[in-house]
Amino acid sequence: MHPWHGARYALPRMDSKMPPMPSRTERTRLSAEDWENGALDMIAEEGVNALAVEALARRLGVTKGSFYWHFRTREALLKAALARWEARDEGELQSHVFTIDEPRARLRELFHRVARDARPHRVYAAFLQALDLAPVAHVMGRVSQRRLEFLNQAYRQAGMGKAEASHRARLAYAAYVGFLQLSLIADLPRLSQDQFDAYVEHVIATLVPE
Amino acid sequence: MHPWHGARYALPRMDSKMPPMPSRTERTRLSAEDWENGALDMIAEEGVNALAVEALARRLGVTKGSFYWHFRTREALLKAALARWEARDEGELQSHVFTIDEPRARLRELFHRVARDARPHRVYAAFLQALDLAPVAHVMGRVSQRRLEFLNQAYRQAGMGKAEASHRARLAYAAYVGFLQLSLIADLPRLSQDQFDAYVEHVIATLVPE
DNA sequence: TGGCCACCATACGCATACGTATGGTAACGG
DNA sequence: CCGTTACCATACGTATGCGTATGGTGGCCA
Repeated sequence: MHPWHGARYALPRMDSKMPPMPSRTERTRLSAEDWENGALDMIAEEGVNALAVEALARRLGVTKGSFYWHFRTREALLKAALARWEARDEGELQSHVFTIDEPRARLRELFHRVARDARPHRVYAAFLQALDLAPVAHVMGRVSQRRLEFLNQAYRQAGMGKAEASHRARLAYAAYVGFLQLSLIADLPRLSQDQFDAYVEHVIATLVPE
Repeated sequence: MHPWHGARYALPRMDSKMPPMPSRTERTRLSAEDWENGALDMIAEEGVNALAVEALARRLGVTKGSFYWHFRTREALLKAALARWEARDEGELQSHVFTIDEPRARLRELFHRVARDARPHRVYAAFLQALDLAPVAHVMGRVSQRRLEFLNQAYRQAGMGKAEASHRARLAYAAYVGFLQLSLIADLPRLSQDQFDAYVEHVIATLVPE
């Protein structure tokens, strides 16, 4: 009997005792969730192509035998990691940026948030590099759709017409995605912190109305 | 004696007779150039990861034995294809867009050109998906640098200050790259021709001064 | 016209990475 | 205290794709 026959680990385990949170630093036994988080870490650091089960097993201090108890295939792990990331990402958007009422301030906050810590965007950039894989393209399609809709709504509330808001949303989102891509080109000269801040201000001045 | 010991095929062969242009449709013998063009076609259609020597050989109607006569390794083919693409791309930019004097018209022409036929941009998009490979990142760095410089120069000639022109150039280029990425997400609803034209006009109105 | 050379086919070695089969062990309930 | 179960190790089978070794053939030049 293997757990991936059912959906017992699809949600965080609300078991009876809730053991003292192993937190995955000391040597203990693993759950499917640990594998998914490890996969996301690995993807953020080395890309989707580098996600191999034996490499991830070494990273977690175990062997393949463990992995294939939790997941049927490598693709199943990838899909689970994608689902976890999507849920996490959606919660992030919902809980922080959505709370600002004034649409222009909301847009400015969004750009600033993107600018500050690039850590959360590494996974996004890594997935952008793997759009040839069907499961990745599928999730990225949904996520992009949501973000485009979010931007569109903000621009409309800022007073733009239907078509203009749609176009501006697409432009702003493309600028975000493109900037991520450019930052992946290692041979391109990096921006200093000051230059980066000035760039963000320029983007806001150009893409946020008023 | 193998040709990749020298650079005899680095430039198009200006041989004595210049045979009646086999044009690579009927069954004849191959040159290194044929392999490089075939590689670029394959990259445009299926991405860099799908570039395998046996698959490309089948595509060209021969076997591996042929390939390893022309190239030492798969990576050598990739580098040669990158070099060919870079030269071709640079010539394109030089011969068409650079000829327009008025900087704002030049920018508008650039955006329109990008908009019209997406064929030349498929290779670019495919390479964007393979930035984890060092040779790809290297060439993409140079190409992006040139294009950024081109945009920067146009914005400066249009009257912008030094910093603003630099930022606007980066924004415009990021918008281009990001739009390419978004068009790769198969699960995202496609733009109709009219919507696309309207989007391009919006981009021009937003990013081109005056 | 005969030999040389450019180009190609075939067969093989080898590394990587997925997935399977099967046995082992620690923890927990009875 | 014993057995079941959840989790893990080890060994193996297999597919894929790169690169090598070696022999074959058609066209061109002496």
